[in-house]
Amino acid sequence: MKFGSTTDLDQEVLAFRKSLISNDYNTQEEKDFFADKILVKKVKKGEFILREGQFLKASYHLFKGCIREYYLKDGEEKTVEFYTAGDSLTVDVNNAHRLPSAVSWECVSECIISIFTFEVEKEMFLRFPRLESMCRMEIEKQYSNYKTEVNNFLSSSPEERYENLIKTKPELFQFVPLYHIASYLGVKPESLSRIRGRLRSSASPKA
Amino acid sequence: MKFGSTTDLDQEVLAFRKSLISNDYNTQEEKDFFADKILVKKVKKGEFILREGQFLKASYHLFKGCIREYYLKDGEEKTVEFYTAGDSLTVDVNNAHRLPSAVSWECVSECIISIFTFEVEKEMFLRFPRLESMCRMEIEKQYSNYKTEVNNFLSSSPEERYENLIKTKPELFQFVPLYHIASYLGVKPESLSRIRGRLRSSASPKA
DNA sequence: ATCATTTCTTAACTGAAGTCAAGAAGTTTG
DNA sequence: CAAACTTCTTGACTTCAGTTAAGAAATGAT
Repeated sequence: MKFGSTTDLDQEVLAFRKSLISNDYNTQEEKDFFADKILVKKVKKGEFILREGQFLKASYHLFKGCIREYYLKDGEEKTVEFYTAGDSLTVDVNNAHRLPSAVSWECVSECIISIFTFEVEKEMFLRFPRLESMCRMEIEKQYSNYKTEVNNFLSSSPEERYENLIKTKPELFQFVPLYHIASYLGVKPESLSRIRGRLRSSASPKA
Repeated sequence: MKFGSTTDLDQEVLAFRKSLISNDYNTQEEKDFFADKILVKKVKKGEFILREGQFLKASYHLFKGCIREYYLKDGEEKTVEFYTAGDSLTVDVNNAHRLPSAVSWECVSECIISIFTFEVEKEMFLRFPRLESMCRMEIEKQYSNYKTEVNNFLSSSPEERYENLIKTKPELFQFVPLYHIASYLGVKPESLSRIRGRLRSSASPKA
């Protein structure tokens, strides 16, 4: 099977595929490389990009939809992250090769993703050192942003986290059951229920 | 002032400086570059590597000692990280240039650090692309490890975090007052006191 | 439409952290 | 040494999340 061919000819998929190779940042040679090597495809709701225990073989970029990242802790699903349109799903490549994944990536809605295998990445860095330099800076930025997010998360209450999530990722609530959101916020579903109750009554304090 | 000269001729400083340029990973050319460009120095307890609001101009590596990272939140110092021997203190260079630092780095003991300015880093990546590639992989690894740490932190109780800290960084307790450790663990000093009380009585349950 | 299942809410109770206040223990300074 | 300050602990009380259990509401299946 040849990468670069999309698995389906869906119009939406083709449009996102096109966006990959029509920007001002990359040279024609680089774009040709992408066109040849990057697969774009649609994934159905409920399907998995990665399951716990599997060995990851690629990086992904999410063009459309929502992916939930979680791991099992004492038999419970602990939701760690919700990825939405524009996010990248990347990991430490060297470790991913050696260690089975601790987390699962589940599509909680229909998703459109690009797939960029580690082999292709390696080849890219060899052929286009400029891109490795850009990736290094991009990862530094992501890491730095993640640290800031973690600090914000840690210095806020579950109630503040909930209100913040509504503001920053409202689309989530269309797809994801509240008990997954509760897990993400660091509380049990019952507590999220009470938080919602408190906010309801303080928002409209029956006169 | 020329980098590459140490600010003092302390034996310990010289030893760590030597370790920078005597390894099996770097070529002679690279080592010469390090010898010429990297400053190693001793910093006194209580001094700051970086203060909130300043613009960071370098990366640091901690050879010896302990550095506390914190930021001000509602007038309170929130301790985010304790760096110990072997840790690197790095940030997103592009952002650091533009934005004043939100955090401070305070030496809570006498420290020996290496200083690697962003200009030197830039020059290094130009002259030794191989090192940029290695740095990219190193950052990926650090990012990945940090994610794992955050997940462990979030899925444990303050009590478990305290016990874990005693195991993983016992040297901290020599230098750092408990209320900073409490902040790091995500609780108030009074709560850490009670946690310690609980552990004391369960460890030696007076018969 | 009815039944079954999943998801969400409510209530009563427990346990741990936050707050405020007081004071003990330890450290620094004159 | 004594006074002043910093750091740590304890107690009483409040608040909020966890737990268990029950049931309501929403969703899916036949």
